[in-house]
Amino acid sequence: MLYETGKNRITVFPSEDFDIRRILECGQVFRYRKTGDVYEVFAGREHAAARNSGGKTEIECTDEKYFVKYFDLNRNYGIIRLKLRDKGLVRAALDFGKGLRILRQEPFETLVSFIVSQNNRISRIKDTVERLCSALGEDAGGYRAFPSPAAMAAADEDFYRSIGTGYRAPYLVKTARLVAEGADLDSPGFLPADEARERLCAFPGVGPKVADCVLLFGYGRTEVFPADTWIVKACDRYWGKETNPVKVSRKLAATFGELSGYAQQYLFDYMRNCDDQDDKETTSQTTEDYL
DNA sequence: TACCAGGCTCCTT
DNA sequence: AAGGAGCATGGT
Repeated sequence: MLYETGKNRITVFPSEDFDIRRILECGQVFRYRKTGDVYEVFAGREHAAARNSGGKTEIECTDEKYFVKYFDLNRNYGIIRLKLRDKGLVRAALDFGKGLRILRQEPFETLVSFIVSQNNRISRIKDTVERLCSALGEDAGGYRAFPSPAAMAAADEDFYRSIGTGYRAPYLVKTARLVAEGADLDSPGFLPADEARERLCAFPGVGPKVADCVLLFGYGRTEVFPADTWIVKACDRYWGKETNPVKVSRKLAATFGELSGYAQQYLFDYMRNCDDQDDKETTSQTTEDYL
């Protein structure tokens, strides 16, 4: 058993497979902040503050059931890492990413965040999403909830430009309006992956990569393998040259099957932090620094 | 200064 | 079907 719950509290026992820093900083989520030794994360209208002490992690939160699901606590990542190793995922990536988990985020929030993410940097995505929330999110008691589709639909292109979304502004307006008008955000949770991806790609600003991120982080569809520039680099290094991200995604999804999403996240996190082509020194240094 | 970032849209072949 | 220019913005 990895954890126990109390009122507005989750205690995660010492584990190689829960590291709040890896979980939040691996690029899957943009609404978090670190103040001192406390990591805060905002999800929808919910909020959690996690502190690591003596190996275990204490999480104070608005709703412990919500965050048990959010942090994917009922899954055994030790077994997942073993299976991924058997399937040929780079050992160094599995070791580096130890403690990482795939979050289960709100679909609409994930959709919007990853539209912002296209051709963008994680630090900038964070800042932009934060401005979006403080401008349009309701007060949830000392912090802002993620804006509703209605609130986002009521804002115009100029607003989205003013918070720094640049050329993505019209995508956000149109997508928010489609959702506010009742576009289906349920079916991606259960349709076959190809159909689900197609549905999501119908939203302006959503292509195959953003759709796959929404499927993975918003719906828990771990059979998809989002392929961005880092994953294309990783593919080139470990599986052979292929510059088309859609082909990379298909190829790696075929290799890793139901575990694709996990494989992808370990790889992404590893590539982003330990690239530099001769990665040995960088890897051990970063890992030590973090321990 | 160029190049790049969790890419997509639109226009040519 | 496949390939490439252009795109806002800011960091290195």
